[in-house]
Amino acid sequence: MRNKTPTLDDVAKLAGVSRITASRYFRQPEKLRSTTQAKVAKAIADLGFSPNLAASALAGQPSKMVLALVSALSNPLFASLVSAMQSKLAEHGLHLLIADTQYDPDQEFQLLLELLGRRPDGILLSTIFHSPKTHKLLLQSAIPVVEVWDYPDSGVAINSAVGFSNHEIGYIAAKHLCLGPNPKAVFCGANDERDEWRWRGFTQGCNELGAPPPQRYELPLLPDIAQGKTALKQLLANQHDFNAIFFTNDLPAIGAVQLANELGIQLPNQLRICGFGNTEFAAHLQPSLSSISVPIEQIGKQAVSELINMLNGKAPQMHKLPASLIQGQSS
Amino acid sequence: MRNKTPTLDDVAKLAGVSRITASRYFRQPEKLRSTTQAKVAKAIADLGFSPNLAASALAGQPSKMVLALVSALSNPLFASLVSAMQSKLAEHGLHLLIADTQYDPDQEFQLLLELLGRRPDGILLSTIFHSPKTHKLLLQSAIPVVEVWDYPDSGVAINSAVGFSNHEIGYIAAKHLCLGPNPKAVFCGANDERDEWRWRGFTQGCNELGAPPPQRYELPLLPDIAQGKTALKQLLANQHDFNAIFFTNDLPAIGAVQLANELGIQLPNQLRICGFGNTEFAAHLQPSLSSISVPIEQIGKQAVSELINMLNGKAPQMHKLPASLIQGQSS
DNA sequence: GTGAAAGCGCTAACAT
DNA sequence: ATGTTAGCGCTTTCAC
Repeated sequence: MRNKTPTLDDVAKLAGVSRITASRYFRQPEKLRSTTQAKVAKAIADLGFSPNLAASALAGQPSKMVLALVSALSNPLFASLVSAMQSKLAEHGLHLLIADTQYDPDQEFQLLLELLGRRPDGILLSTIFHSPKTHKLLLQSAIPVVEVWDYPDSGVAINSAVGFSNHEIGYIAAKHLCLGPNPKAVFCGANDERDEWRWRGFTQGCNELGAPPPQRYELPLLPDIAQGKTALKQLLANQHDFNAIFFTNDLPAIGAVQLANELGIQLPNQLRICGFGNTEFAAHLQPSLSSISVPIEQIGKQAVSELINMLNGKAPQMHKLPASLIQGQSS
Repeated sequence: MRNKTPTLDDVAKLAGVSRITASRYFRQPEKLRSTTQAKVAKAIADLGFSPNLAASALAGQPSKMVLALVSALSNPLFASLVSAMQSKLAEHGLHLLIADTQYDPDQEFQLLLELLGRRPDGILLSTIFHSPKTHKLLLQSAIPVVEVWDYPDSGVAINSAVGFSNHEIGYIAAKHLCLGPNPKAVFCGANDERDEWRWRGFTQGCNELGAPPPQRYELPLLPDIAQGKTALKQLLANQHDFNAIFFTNDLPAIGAVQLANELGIQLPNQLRICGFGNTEFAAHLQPSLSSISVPIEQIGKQAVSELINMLNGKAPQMHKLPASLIQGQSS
């Protein structure tokens, strides 16, 4: 028969000290005589004791848990983000509670409602687009929130935000694609708020270079490679006049490059293509894909730093991190 | 000034009932008169109350948390796995606590030690290779463990395992690559236990087809595209005689396909290449990459099902899920 | 440097 | 159908 999980009392008894002394071993070991420390340490090891963090939390300690809500865990870009956040959190002894909102604001709200019951010390939200209910819930919970990934071009954040500007991304793409002579650009993106900002940046960039207003082609919400082929095919079929395409995701951009290859369209001479995300793959395409790159790791780590600052009582700060063009052969 | 987080007592007071009645609203609402239910519901809404799960756990309820330890969160394959597990867990009201072991058994042990303090109801371990310390710790913790991803070809599991057989993967690859006339195969894999099993399956497959014993070329632990180019380059430089290569990961396989293209090596006539993982990318290469595919989503979901079965008292079961060859043009 | 008492927010067991 | 009592495992005073 297996014994039940040992408690601090068991440790104390075995070590011949009081419970509170055993407790202090973890939080203020310097207060214990070294001989006492040794006794307690031995008891802990003998019992295989690990303190019940739920009880600590109840007794007033911070929960040492951070909640991360992510739009799509399976998206490799978000996976990198989560990975970066996790490792930084681990350095500070914080545990990561994670959930996938599947791009659904209602689900985000529901998950949040549930997970708030864990009393996390802080919250990392991997997108900046929330329902008003979520916004309100978060504010009244009074838990520090860092919105990660996008930087809110609207300027409005719950507490703090760390990320890249969608507007800037569109802008950079336009400035790059419209450099050649007689530029006629197409914007291929989804119909969501995020790509709306990129679209605005894109049109602004085209404008500033004196290029004609860009066309817009709508992509599904969840990007994949095949969409890029379809998009290019349709654009060609519709006899649109264009010589540059910005895809708001590398996957469809890759598809477009491949279709261009198949059709014998010369990149970048006849057509310039640029993607977003700087997938490992992009550099290995033939021709290699130009892509707007975003410092994912840095965003993740800095978001955690910002959160920790807030936990230490500092005032929330906004951090806009720079995106940059990785020049490939496709543009 | 903000009020502190409301408790069940606050709810009870506001609703004019006792604390336990308010508590039952969550767990056994059917026991409450509907008028009482309404009163409590209103109080909860008015206060924005969400029950403190740490307190519930302390009072004897299951923690409703599941711990997942993953080798590398940033690896897209694991990201898909985690995503699948998370959504299945969510269906059952279980929250996911996650950590990244970075392929390091010592770190795995340390993380486990810490995270056991959360008293998770179950544990999902995304690899089957652990240090003996970890093994012991897990056994004495008496928390149900499902090892996910690989199926232990050794037959030994902590409690239960859900995954594909590495041996089978090597075997399938060999059977496929050695089908042509006069096969001379190379195995490109890392120097770890996982690829050791694949190697054994691979040699067995070659054997059974009467092919000569395969050569082995060692790849770094963390795969990338460039490694495949290097590998093929070196194999060619060393004037080894071979006409088929199995890469234990799609990334280097992709690199090899690309180098073959550059060098004008005809795939699959002069050289047959097969990878592992069936990355989205594989199908879109030119020529498309053959790859051993593994049902990642299914593994994740079934692992969670198995865990839930164990939580319900069922005896642990082993589940070996089939891998399959996705035929491309590269072999 | 160590300990005793009280309490964190909840629930199980036993009333009524 | 609802309430009372006791206690989960820890930490916070406040003593010594």
